[in-house]
Amino acid sequence: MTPDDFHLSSFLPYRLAVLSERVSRRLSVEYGRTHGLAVAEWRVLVHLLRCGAVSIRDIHNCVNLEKPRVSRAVSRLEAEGLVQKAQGDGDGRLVAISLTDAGRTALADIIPAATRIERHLTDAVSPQDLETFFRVMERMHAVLDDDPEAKPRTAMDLNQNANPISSPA
Amino acid sequence: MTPDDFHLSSFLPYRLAVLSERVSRRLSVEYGRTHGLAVAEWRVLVHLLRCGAVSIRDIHNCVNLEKPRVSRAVSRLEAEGLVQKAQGDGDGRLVAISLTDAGRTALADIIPAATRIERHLTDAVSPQDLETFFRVMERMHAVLDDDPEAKPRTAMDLNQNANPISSPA
DNA sequence: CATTCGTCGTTGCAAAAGCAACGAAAGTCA
DNA sequence: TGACTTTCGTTGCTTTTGCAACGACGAATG
Repeated sequence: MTPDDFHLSSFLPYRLAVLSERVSRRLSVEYGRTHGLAVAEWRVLVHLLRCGAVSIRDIHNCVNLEKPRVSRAVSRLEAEGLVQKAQGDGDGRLVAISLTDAGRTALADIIPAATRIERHLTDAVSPQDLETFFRVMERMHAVLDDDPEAKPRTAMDLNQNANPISSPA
Repeated sequence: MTPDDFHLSSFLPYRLAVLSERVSRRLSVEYGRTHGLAVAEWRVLVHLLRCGAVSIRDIHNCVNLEKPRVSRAVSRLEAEGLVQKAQGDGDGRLVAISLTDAGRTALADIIPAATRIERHLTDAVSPQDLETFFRVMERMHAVLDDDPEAKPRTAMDLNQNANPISSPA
């Protein structure tokens, strides 16, 4: 084995990390400057917009954030009035978290900007290439799904790109 | 603007972050368990393998790590005997960091494993698709290069995918 | 030379991440 | 019902991160 010519800049995990971090950072400039949000808060807000009143556990299972991180993000959002907590109906442990009007307003402001940034990125490539791009990402996820050493994918990330073969008939 | 149907799981920055983090984590299982290394240490070691005796600043400019992070990573590596510091020849400020034999031995152990993981991922897609995948990544980088709000790319990441047109004649 | 400016590496410090463990509230099974 | 297990959300605590500022050294300018 001759690893002497191992180049970091052509190493797939490194490349992924660099691009991902650069994109995330560019995005966080947007919602950071305008609303003082961090990545965790942003993900929580977006998830709530789709799913209404949900528990911490549910958020954790959907947006790829550790449980304590979700808990603290929700606390911050609550302190800023973008989110409200309520006791779960049946289960006394569950907390029903939902957007406030202020939260919805903030999202209505941020989401267009976020979408615009995304479009800038995607408009630079052809639809076919973009489709290939996402397909490759999904294939890599599938490889990791079969790897016992890799962390499992969240339910939501799995369903998003569900394999048609494994769908119920 | 109707952002009501904004899906996090189909949002490009989120997807990138999730895949990148999953891959990085899988990789760090490898060099973490075997040699107790973190991402920063891993990047520093790999860079040293290619570039010999270099300064903190040079590492910082090449492997996408903040300067203090490089400094501390080097300290840790030095404490473990994988790296050695020497006074720079001409400039008294510069520190010449280089691999020790133990560092080279560690790399000789880790790099094959890392390459194997990378190959698992890339073998799952066709060479054409993989080529498209990297080309799309490069296009997105190019978009960010033109965005004044985005952090500039490191010199090394730029040269890696240098645009032939802008090469000196 | 002396002074000013820029650069190098390090350190301080406040914020965040990750992990384990906790109390509280179901669920389970006798 | 009572003991045991599991799950939920939170909190402690240690390590890490990121940013700014610092001292040390060199280069540039007068």
